[in-house]
Amino acid sequence: MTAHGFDPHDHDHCIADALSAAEDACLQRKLNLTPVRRRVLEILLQQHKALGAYDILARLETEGLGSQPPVAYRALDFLVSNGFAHKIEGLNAYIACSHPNATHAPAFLICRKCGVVQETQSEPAKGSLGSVARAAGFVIESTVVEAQGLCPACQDGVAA
Amino acid sequence: MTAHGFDPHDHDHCIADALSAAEDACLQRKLNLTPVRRRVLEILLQQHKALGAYDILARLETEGLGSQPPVAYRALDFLVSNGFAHKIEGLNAYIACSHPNATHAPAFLICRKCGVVQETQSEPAKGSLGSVARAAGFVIESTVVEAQGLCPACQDGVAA
DNA sequence: CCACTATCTGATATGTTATAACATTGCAAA
DNA sequence: TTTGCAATGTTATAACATATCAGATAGTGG
Repeated sequence: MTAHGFDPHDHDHCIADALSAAEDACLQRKLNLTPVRRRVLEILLQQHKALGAYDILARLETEGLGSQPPVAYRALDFLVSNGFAHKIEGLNAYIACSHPNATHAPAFLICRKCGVVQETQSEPAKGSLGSVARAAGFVIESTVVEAQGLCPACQDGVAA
Repeated sequence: MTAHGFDPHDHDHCIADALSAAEDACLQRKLNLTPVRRRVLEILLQQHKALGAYDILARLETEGLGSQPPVAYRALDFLVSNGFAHKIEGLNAYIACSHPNATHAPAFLICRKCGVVQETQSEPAKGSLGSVARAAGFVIESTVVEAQGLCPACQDGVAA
């Protein structure tokens, strides 16, 4: 899996790719990528950071797309439940999905200094957690895997 | 690690053990287990479920131990930062630690039906997450690992 | 004994995140 | 055209969390 969040890359291209992938997926799966939903996805895609629902709402408001909390939460629900975005539980914030086509058991590396988030894949059933679950007879349905720490750029002691 | 949350066990004993372990630890580490802190730990220990800060606060209030949010949050901060309790990020709720002596990289199995939580150990640096982190040059400082699913008792379709 | 300090507690207010509940719009199928 | 449905608009509130300042308490060194 390529390091996408922490390494420099052509971000405009990155946004465009993700957006068109989402559009394709919505066509195929008969999902309705309405203007608000599409715009929220664009907003999330603009950086590899997690945004709070109210940050998103503030941007929507300046664009005349809605000003009340449910506007943002409904769009986020749509994006999250269809795999176009994820919620970072440790931050109560949301981020665009970096692997829109993959079967989803995402894991996240979150820089506590600059806020950049890199998404990767977790393997919930493998490793010790899976063993414990099997031994206990517990059936895992979904997982939250988030690591907080410092990204390469922020390890050099420079002020963010 | 024994399955503690999902299997029947002598829960009174379980509470007493945890409480005295916490007392010992506080003595050794010169921590002040004040009445409010001790009582919050007891409340958390009374079930293997996560409680919200306001649930705890409500119980404290009936006992005359405080009625304002900071009372509960301060006690929870103390318990969490000293390893006597954990926050379940996916639930915005708190649970007593089941392994008070272990070095802490906890992971949780959370039953979405009955709410019982079993704590186990995660191994953040191992497995695929650790590999990705190393490859990206990311230094992991802490991890959140939570699995949602169904415990053995709740897989039988019976009402909780 | 007194002052100093650190720690904990009390209390008020506020900030932040999320959802309930109900009304309305617009489109499309029957 | 009416019925159904998905999406949106709108108001209000629930639920989670912290800032701030004031007062009490207890150990420490003068």
